[in-house]
Amino acid sequence: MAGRKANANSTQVAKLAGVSQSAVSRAFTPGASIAESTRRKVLQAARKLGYQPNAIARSLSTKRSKMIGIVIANVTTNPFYPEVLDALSRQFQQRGQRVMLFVVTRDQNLDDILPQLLEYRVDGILLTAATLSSAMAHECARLDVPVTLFNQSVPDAHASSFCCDNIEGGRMAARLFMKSGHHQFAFVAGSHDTSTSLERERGFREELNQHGFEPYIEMGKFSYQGAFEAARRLMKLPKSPDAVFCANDIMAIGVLDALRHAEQKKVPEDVSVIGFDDIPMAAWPSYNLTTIRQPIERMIDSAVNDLLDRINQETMYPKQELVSGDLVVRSSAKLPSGLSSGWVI
Amino acid sequence: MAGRKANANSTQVAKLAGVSQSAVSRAFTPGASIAESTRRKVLQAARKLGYQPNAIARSLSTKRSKMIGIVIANVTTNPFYPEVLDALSRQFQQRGQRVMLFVVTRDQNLDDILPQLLEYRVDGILLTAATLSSAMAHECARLDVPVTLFNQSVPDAHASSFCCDNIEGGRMAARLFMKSGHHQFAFVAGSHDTSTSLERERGFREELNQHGFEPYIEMGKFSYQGAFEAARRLMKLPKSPDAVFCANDIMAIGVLDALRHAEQKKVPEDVSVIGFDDIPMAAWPSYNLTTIRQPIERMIDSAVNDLLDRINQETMYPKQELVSGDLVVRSSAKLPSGLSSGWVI
DNA sequence: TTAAATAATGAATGCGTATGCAAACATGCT
DNA sequence: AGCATGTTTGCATACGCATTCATTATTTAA
Repeated sequence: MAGRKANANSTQVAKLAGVSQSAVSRAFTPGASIAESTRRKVLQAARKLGYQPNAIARSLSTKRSKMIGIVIANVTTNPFYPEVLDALSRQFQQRGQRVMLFVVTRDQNLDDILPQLLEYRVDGILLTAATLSSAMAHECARLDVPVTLFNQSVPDAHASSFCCDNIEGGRMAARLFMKSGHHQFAFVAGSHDTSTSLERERGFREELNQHGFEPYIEMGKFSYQGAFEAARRLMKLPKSPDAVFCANDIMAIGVLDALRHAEQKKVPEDVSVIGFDDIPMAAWPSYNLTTIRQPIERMIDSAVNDLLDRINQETMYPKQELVSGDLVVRSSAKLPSGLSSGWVI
Repeated sequence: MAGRKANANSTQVAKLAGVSQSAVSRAFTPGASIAESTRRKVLQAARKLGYQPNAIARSLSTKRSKMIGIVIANVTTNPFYPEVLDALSRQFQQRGQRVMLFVVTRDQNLDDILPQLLEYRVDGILLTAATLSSAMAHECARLDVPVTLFNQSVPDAHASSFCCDNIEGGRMAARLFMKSGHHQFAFVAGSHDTSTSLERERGFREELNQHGFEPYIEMGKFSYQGAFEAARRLMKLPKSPDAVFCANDIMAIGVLDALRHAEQKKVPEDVSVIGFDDIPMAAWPSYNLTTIRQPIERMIDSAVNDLLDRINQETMYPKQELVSGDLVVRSSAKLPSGLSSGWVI
C-alpha cells in the first residue's frame, strides 16, 4: 500500500484519449500495431497528464527488467576500475539497459549479494574484480541469467570472460627487463587468489626462468600503500632487485614513490619499474610509467556485446576472450641500448 | 512474453507447502501475521523449489522499488568521486536500498536521464557533480520523489543538499597564503557553472580582497591536464603568482606537476599550492599536498540519512546542510614562520 | 466452562503493463 | 458489389506479489 502520491497510469491516459488501455500501451511500444493518428492522440493525453510508462510494471509483464547487475571492487584503490565502471555504465546506458550497481570489497562474499541482484531479475550480470563461487554460477545458470567476468579468467562453462592476456603481459615485462641488462628481478603481487595477479606473475616468472633467472615475490595487496611497503622490503634484501614488475600500475606507482622518497633510489638508473593497466596517472610526468596497456575500450565493447547477445538469445554459449596488451614504453624502465622511448611490440 | 525459463513463484511454493499464496507472502514479510510452524513449512518448500521472492512484483504491489537513483559525473577524472560513489553505494546497500547508477559527463543534460530513473520509480535520487534543471526538480516534486544534491548547493525548495563550506574553505586557503607572506595569488577554477568552484573562488577572493589583494583566475576544467596547462599560462604572466589555490586536489596535482616538470619551479619554495578535497593521492610523498579536507564520511552519512528519512516520510522538508572542511597542512605550501607541519584550524 | 479477545488463515482483489485473440475496419482487386 | 488481404482496435487475461476482509483456530480472562 502506498504513502506515495499516485502517478497517472495507462488507464487514465486511455480514458482521456478516448481509447483503450491497450492502445496506450501500444503507443509507447515501438513497432506495435497502432495507427499514427491514435498514437498522436495518446501521446497528447499522456503529456497532459504527465504520464510516463511504469518500467516496473512493464518488467513484470515482459519478464525482462532491462537491468544489468554490475558488481565491482577496488573502486577507490585502483583508478583502473573507475575507468571500467565509467565505460561499462555508458555502454549499457546507450544500449538501453539500466545498471544496478554493487560496490564490494575484494574479500566480500558474493554469495550474499548476488541473490540481491537476482531478486530484481536483472537480465544479466557483469562481475569485475570479484570472484564468483561455483554455487552461485550454477544458480545463475539455473535461472538462465547470463554472467560475464571482466578482467578475470575463471574458466566456467556458464560464464563468459573478457580478459587481457596477462601471461603474455608478464612475459613482455620480463623480456624488456632482460634486454635492458637487468639481473635481479622482483614481482610485486596483488594477491594470491586473483587470476590477474597470478597470471601476470606466471608469465613474468616463466620467461625469466627460461633464461635462468628467478624473481623475488613480494605482496603488494593491490594497493599503493601495500606496494610502497613491499618495495621497502625488497630494498632491504642483500641482493636487492634492479627490476621490479608490479601486478598493476597503482602498485607500480607505490613502488616508485618508495624507491624515490624512502629509499633514495633513482628510477630507472638504479631500479627499473614496470606496471600493468596504463591508467591515466601512468602518463603523468611525475611517474612516466612504463607499463602494459589493457585495451579497455575494446575489452568492454566485447564484453557488453557478448552479454547483450546472450540476453537476447542471439548467442547461446558463453565466450572466453583474451585480448593482448601493448607495452607502453615510458621512462620508468631502462631501455635496451639502441632503443629510445616510444612503442615496443 | 518470455523467452526466459520460468522461475518458481509464490503460488507454486504455496501448493507444495499446502498453504495459500498469502501465507507464502507472509512467510517472507518480516512482521507479518503467520504462525512459526507454517513459516517453516513455507521456507522449506521455497528452498526445495529454489524460490526467491520477485522484487519487481513486490515493487509493483507495494509501490516502493527500494531503489535509489545515483547520478554521478567525473568518475574517471577526479578520484574524489569514486570515493563518494563507494561510500554512497555501501551505505545504501547496508540500509536495504539498491542503487541504480548513471554515470554522466559534466555537460550532459540531466533532463534526458532523470526520466529514465523515474520510469523505474526509484524511491529517491541522489545527484552529485551534476546539475538539476528546475524543470526536473519540479517533476520530481510532482512525483513525490525526494532529491538530494551532494557536493553542490543549488538552493531549491524541493531538494536537500549536503555540501562542504566551500566559501570558508576558500578563505582558509587565502589566510594561510597571506600569513606565509605571499603576494601574488591565483585561483585555478574548475568551471564557471558549478557551485563548488564558484564558491571556493569567492571565499578565496573575498578574503584576499579584504587585505587589498586580487587573485588571477585561470580555468583548469576540473582536470589534471586542464590545470597543468593553466599553471603554464600563469607562469608566463609578467608578475607570475607565488601562491596558487586550486578548486580541487586533482587540479592542484596537475599544477604541481606543471610547476616542477615543465616550469622548473620548486614547490613550495618558489610557488605554494593548495588544493581541495584531500583525496588519497594528496598524501603521497610525491605530492604532499596541503589541502582542505572534505569530511566525506560525515557528509555522506547525513545525506543518506536525510534521503531515507524523506522517503519514509519521517521528514517532510528538505534540508540544506553545510559542513566545514579542515585545513590539512602538508608541504606544498609555505608555512607561516613559527608553524610547522601538522593541523591548522 | 464459557465469553471475549487475539492470532492465523485463505479468498479475493489490486498494482500497471503487455499481448493473444477475435472483431472491426480499411484497402485493393476482380 | 463482393471478396480477399492487411491493418487497427478493444477485451480479457497474465505477470507475481501484498494486503484487506471475513472466517476460523487459539489463547486468555473471568
